[in-house]
Amino acid sequence: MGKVEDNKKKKQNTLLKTAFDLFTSKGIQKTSISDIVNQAGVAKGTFYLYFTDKYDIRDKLVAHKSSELFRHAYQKLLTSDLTAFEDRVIFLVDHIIDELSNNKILLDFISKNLSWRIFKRSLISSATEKDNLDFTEFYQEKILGAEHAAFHNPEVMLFLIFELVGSTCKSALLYEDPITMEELKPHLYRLIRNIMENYRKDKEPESLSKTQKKQ
Amino acid sequence: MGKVEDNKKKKQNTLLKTAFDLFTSKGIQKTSISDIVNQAGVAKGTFYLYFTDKYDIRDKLVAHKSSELFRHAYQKLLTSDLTAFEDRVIFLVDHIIDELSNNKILLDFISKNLSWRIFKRSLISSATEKDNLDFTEFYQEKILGAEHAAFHNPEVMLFLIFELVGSTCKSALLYEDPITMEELKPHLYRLIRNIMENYRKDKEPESLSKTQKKQ
Amino acid sequence: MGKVEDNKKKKQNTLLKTAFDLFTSKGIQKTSISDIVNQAGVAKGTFYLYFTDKYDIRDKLVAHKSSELFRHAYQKLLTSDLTAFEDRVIFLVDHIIDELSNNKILLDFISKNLSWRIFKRSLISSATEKDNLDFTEFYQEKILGAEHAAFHNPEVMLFLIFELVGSTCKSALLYEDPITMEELKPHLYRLIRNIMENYRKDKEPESLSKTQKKQ
Amino acid sequence: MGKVEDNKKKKQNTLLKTAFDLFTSKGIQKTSISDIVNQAGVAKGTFYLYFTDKYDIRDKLVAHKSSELFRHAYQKLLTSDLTAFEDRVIFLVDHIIDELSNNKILLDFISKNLSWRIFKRSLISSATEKDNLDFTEFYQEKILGAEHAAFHNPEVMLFLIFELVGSTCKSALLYEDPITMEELKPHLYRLIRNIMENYRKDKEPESLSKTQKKQ
DNA sequence: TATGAATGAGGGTTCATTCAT
DNA sequence: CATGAATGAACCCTCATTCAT
Repeated sequence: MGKVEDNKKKKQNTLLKTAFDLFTSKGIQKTSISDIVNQAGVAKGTFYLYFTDKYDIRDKLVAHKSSELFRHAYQKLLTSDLTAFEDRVIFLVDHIIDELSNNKILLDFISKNLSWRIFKRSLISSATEKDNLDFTEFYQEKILGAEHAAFHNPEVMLFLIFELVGSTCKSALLYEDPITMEELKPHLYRLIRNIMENYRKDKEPESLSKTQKKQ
Repeated sequence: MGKVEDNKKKKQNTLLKTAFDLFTSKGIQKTSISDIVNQAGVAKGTFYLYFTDKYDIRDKLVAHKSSELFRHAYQKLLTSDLTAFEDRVIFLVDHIIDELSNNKILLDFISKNLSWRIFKRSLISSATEKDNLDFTEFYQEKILGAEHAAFHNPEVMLFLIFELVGSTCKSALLYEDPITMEELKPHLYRLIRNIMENYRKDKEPESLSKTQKKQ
Repeated sequence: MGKVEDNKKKKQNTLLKTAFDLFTSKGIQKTSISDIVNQAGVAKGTFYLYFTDKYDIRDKLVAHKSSELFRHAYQKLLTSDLTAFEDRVIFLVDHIIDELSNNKILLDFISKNLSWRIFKRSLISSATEKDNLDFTEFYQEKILGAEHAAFHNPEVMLFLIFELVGSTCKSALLYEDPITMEELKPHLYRLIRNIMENYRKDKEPESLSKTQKKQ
Repeated sequence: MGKVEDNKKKKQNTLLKTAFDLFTSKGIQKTSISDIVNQAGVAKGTFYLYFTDKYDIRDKLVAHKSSELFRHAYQKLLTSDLTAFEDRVIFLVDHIIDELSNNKILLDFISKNLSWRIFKRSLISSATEKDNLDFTEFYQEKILGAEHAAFHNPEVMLFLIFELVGSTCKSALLYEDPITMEELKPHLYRLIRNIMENYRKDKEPESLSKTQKKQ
């Protein structure tokens, strides 16, 4: 039976959990591998059986934590009866923001290490165990849903939203600068809706053409 | 006496310049104080006469470099005849993006270390030597100019623009993901204009009120 | 039962062969037991069933490889019709040098680990499977042959030749310093013949007595 | 004044001496840098101010010790009244052998690390402080002396002698195998004289031509 | 002011060896 | 017989910081 396998998995998880605790409390730079193994209660060599170095374990943590974050929101979304794409996106964003505002340690960790590239990867693995799903494919099928073909350039649109949300929330949640998260939300959600409106195919994309003429 | 002062200033500048070169070529973590003083041609002890540690010199560099970046754009703006606030903002953003796209090393360095908080500070010192000027004051006088009172919430508005530009440009310029900077520009500038439109007082702020009702 | 025995022998041989490959490509110091077992495709514990440590496997390899080297030369000698002892020795030396010059990796490995003591042992086991043969006995019977009693001090003589050949060839073959092997050969073979001449009983050993008087 | 310089030299010498003691008592492999600095009474970092690693200090030791060995012999030679080249060479060899037989630890250390290449270098620096002297130049002027042009191929000749002496003495002095050093000496010195005789220009080089015809 | 030799704690990493399976 | 996960001592090396000059 898989007793050995179980034990290995358990050890790896202990290391991941301990590393996360230390990374978020002391910072990654100031956390040494000695710190991790001491607190995890395993030998130093054991660390190297599972990870190549400190940055390997960090990357695995970021991916794991972001996936989890998105999966929670996504699972909640499945229980809702929202159908309009705009509402579904705002729902997801709102859920993620709320989870992060209850867990600023996680926010700090993720915001320092998450990029659009990693986000795309974890978006996929959050809803499926199989990694052989393409990001665009997943995004169109599971999030866009019925409105599959309703937008110009849906990836750029999502990218703009992702970057906007990520950077403004970090400032608001961690420093309340220039305003608190609760104050920011209406501004942010209005802007997100605005962005989506711009990319809707059934809208006259007047401002886009205007901008393009100017710049 | 001026000679000694000069010499001191020169040494400090050499250290700053050398540190920047090393930080951007090897990364901050992998740059040691030994590296800096060796390359700068001064003794190790001398470093500690001017800076407390590696992070002190980094912070001074970030502030200095961001100011410079903004000052270049601002000085160019002064030579232009743009008067509309929207055009002035786009002009500044565009100038900064172009300078960064010609200097990705600087972009990488700044993007890792710049926050809204630091930006506000460097925005001020970019146009004035005196640090005793309030950000809002400066912003309203020098950028908003005549349209002083034309917007609902000018700081939040600027904040949204700053964060949006910062995070999307980093991804586009450094990784060309999901699109290149040149492809991103029309999307971005349209969105910036959109944001500003939303905050104009003479516009009917319908979407804002709608959003606020929903969320 | 033969099957199990076979399997054991096969595993041991795989380990020996793999160790040799790694020792000669990476050096003994830089080869770890992990390296050996990984490349050999056996488990770490298995290594310890056959060898006590890295140096155990090295010693077994040196003896084996030297024997082999000498056996090749010796078997070739048996097919020749040389009868004069001097010619037979030169033949053996020449054959060994040629094999080593085609296999500098082997030369490097052997030269670092071979001594007169080990050479004597492998000389014996090269021609016989039984280790219970005395070196002098073997040397007199198989190499000296008919000229059994023709030399004053055959072991010292062979020792001088062995050390001379070993050290000069290493320098010539591995570093071509001060000359290449092909350039060295005439010097070397002349000197070997010279040595043997000195020890021939039917020669007037004038120089020996002269030297002894002086020193 | 050179107080600091003095101190540095002293520290380096302490490290060299301590390293030699440890290398010869425990072996190079089993000596760690920690061992050296502990015994030398300096901090670990100090080691790296003077040497790049363990092998750097070993190489410096080998060169130093070999030079010294040769210098002792050479200085003694200067006080002798020997003029014949053959006698001078035997004198040097004999002196070196005697010093090594009184210091087998040194012999073991040198024999494991000395090669013809290194010997040439240390031969030069043993008699002169200037490194800009060519080996052949030095050898001809100081050792060959008046008999400057009396030999065919003096470098090869010296090489043969060097390698012969080095390898046979190691076996004799360290293992007394196959005979003791005192027993070996007459054999060895006779052979050395023999070699030199072969390369003398005023001799009929009959054996050389004979050998060349055969091989 | 300026120097740079000296420090030594602490970093990451390796690896021979064991032993429960 | 064979395995390979786990160990943890020991390794080499770096580097921020100090301080006598």
